[in-house]
Amino acid sequence: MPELPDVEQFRTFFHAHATGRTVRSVEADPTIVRNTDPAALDRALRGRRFEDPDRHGKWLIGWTDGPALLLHFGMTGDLVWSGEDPHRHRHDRLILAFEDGNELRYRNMRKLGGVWLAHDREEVAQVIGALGPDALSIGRSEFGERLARRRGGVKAALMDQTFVAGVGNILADEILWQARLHPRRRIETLDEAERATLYTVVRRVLREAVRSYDYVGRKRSWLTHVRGIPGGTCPRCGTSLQRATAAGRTTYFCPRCQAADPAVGSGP
DNA sequence: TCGCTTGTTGATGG
DNA sequence: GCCATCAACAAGCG
Repeated sequence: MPELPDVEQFRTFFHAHATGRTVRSVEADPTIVRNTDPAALDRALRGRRFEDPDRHGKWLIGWTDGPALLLHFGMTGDLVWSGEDPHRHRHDRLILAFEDGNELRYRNMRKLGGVWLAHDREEVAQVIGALGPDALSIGRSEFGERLARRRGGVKAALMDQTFVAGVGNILADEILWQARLHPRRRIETLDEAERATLYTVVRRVLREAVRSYDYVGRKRSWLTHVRGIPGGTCPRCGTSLQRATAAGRTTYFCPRCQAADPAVGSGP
């Protein structure tokens, strides 16, 4: 599930349930704790109070009045609040137990992603590494400058977290479909109008996906609504969607709206 | 059993 | 140095 809009939901959820609460204990699956061990994590966070969390791309940063807890959700991560779901689940890999008896749980079936401990802002930056600007807030000029320096497939760039942080496979397909760009178009072949459209669409898709909970499947005018369904057709023109590989990932696109060569007709 | 999956990283090759 | 591809990680599903 988690791409930028989902992690933004997690941030809101984390803020609603963890911020202002004091940690009584931390239990963790040792295989999900990436840069320390469960005992050290418990020692570091016990007695600490969570402050306002941040999000950058697909990362959630849980600041406390001491160290920070960093969460990455991989493909199957989720947050669960004991008040809504009192029973622990076998895939709950991290349990934050608070002094008031409540629990916030990090659930992750497949163990891609994980949790990190950072003692200060520098360590947070080390863990998050060379992430590009957040896709929700990147400005037009910075996007244009980065695009100008980049070559190769446009889909690969959108999904490259060091290029822009937060876009995954599903949203990359959605953005390219809305921008009417073939997923294997090379960036160096994009004209000024296409570059401008790409930025506008990145912004529009992310803002709308953040605003509209459960955007996958709920937005009927979007590609995500039909993406992956056998016999799925383009919501815009009705053409059968094509499946291909781009940037190493399964890709759906409309062969009519998203023509490979800009010189070839892309429809009315 | 195999193929596939909304993510990331490191090795390899052009 | 840049970019593309692939395997690995891991667990569940059809």
